[in-house]
Amino acid sequence: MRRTSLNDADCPIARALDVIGDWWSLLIVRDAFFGLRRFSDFQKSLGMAKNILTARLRGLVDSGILQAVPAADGGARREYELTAKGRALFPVLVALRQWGAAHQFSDAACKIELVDRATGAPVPPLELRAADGRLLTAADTMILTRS
Amino acid sequence: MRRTSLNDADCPIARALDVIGDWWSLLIVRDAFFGLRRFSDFQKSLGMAKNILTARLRGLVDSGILQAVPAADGGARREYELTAKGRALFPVLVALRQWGAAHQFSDAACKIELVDRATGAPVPPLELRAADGRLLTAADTMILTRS
DNA sequence: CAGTTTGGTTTAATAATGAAACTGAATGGA
DNA sequence: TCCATTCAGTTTCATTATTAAACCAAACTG
Repeated sequence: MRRTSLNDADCPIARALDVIGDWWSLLIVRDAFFGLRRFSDFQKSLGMAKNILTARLRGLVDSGILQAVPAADGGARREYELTAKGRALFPVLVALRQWGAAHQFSDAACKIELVDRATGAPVPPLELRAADGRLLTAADTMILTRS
Repeated sequence: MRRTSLNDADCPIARALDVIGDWWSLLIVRDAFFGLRRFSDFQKSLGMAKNILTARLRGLVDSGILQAVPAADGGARREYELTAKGRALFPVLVALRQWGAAHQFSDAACKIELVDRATGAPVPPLELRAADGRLLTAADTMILTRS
């Protein structure tokens, strides 16, 4: 059975998950933000099967999140780097990170923290704000479908 | 298929993805935010196989994102509703929605929009801000691992 | 009370994943 | 230069996940 494609859905969440909604893709993107660029770097960092890494890298390149470039140091091997579209996933990763740190470390507090490079202070929680600056919860918003 | 569990990873992103990093879970949560509460509602909305929906609902309940409650209208069937932990996923869904709307609708613009209920205006993009209000990009942040 | 809907479970086929072996090219050391 | 090692995958095969469809009991409806 072919896995149901969400790419023609109207919902932008569904379309996003169609591209990055698998187990590994966002972890690869996370590592790319962290500076990893090469096949073996990702493989060592994630400990995943190499054929799956091959497939995921190809998928991320095909969907324009990563691009394959010649090695930065003149070597013959190619490297993978985030495109603008890939870098635009930063808020998604931050939101996931903050949620995971707050709710998936019931036993011992999370030891890995995202900090402001300029001050060293922890990055405050992401907040959704209206145009006039009001803080918005889910209940303050609604979905509008334009014809 | 996943044999490698990410739940004991140190990274909060990995732990988050361990719970909601599959194709369907976040779509169920999205529908729960939209107000759906019952098995058949989710099944009709998502069009997914019922055994998979059963497994996903069980997983979301087990991880504390949904809770099964007696039907609100006194019926004997149970319903699923978001817990506080589940509602805390709102920024993740907003970030995914905004990314998907911006980057996965190259052909025709996305017709589904998240708007401020009070004003009807589109919700502005999520922004990561430092404690002093500076706008932060990925390059302005770093990962700190506490011992 | 008969028929339908709900909320699943079971089954069998198909698809994705993982571990390991394998490969050709690039790299490094003596 | 020669040899060993690493790199970046590909191939193979076994295992696990997903799907569609059939099935079922309890709840609801007329």
